[in-house]
Amino acid sequence: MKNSNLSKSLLIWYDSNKRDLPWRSTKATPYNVWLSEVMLQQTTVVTVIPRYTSFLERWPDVRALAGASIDDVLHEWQGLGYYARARNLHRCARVVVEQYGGVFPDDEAALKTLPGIGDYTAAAIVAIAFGNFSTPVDGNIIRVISRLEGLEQVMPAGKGAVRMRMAELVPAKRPGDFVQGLMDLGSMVCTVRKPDCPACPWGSTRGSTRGSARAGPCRARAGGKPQSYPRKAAKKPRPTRYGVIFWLVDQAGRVMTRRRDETGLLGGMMEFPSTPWREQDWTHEDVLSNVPVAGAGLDWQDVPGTVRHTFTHFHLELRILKGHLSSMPETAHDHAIWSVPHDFVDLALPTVMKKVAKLVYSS
DNA sequence: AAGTCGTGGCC
DNA sequence: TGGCCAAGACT
Repeated sequence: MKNSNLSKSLLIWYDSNKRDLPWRSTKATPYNVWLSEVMLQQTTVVTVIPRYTSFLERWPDVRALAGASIDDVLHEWQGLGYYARARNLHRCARVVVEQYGGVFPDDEAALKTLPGIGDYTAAAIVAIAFGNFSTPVDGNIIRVISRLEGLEQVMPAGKGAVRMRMAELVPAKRPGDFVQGLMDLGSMVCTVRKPDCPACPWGSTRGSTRGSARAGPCRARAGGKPQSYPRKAAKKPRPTRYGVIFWLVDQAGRVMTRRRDETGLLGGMMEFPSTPWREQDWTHEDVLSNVPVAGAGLDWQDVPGTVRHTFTHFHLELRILKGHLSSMPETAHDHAIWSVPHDFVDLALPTVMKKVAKLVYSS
């Protein structure tokens, strides 16, 4: 099948199966497309939709976002994960306002210099928001194109081959719709586990003579095992790390929290003080040398149960020790922020820390 | 260039 | 239930 026919079939399929996503059609401004694409990085559409809507309501344009505090942005982002996205989003908004007069550049290379905008997102903005030719390659497109061509390259390392094929397929006319159609196809039809090949616009075509079926253009389908594409490398096993949380309550009933370092895991988010998280489990003695307040004379009590949480590259098991301060704490330990539980909603708490609070209050 | 970086849903 | 995966970026 000719490239132009592949593109046309896909666009026809897109038009008749289009989902009404809140960042599509008339709402596909550069700001909206950028925001949605960053939120959609490694995150499902179902998860993003409500978060996108409330985010946009709070900060309707790039100037509003640039004027926000990083604390408010992280708070709005809580639970979405990959918190560097929120920090970069905020930085990017400020750069666009300060260096581009509040107008997103339509140039792919310029977009890629902005914080949090990489190969995929820059290309997606060019095609979807500006309607210009580009060749974005995301997980869906890797899967669809790998299957279409039966690519044997290990992905995502071999995504260059996908991008080259995309350059032949993306039409000059509706590049944004084509690209979104490809991603819709990947998430609705050409899925990871059970591809619905009969529903594919690139399915086998009817032969004109006697209605016999001819082979379609998809190599993976012709091979009988479309699920075996894309080829992927074996993954490393995830180790388990251990930590002990100090649930410290002062005489006013406030609980000690603190802000994590700006970079790294859960960067900038709030936490309940903890020992480091390490692969070796903690002895009671080791734990006590990490108590977050000076003058240890505290009576620590075990909170029954364990918090289990899995990050991208390790499992985490947290035990919790509860202690009550008999006198008011000395000044500014670790820049502690003391909050009554009622006010936890004001903190940018990552999900693992919400699990900690939940276990404490259920015991 | 391989590791780091969240979370929830799926089977 | 534990591994896999999702509109990836950054170091």
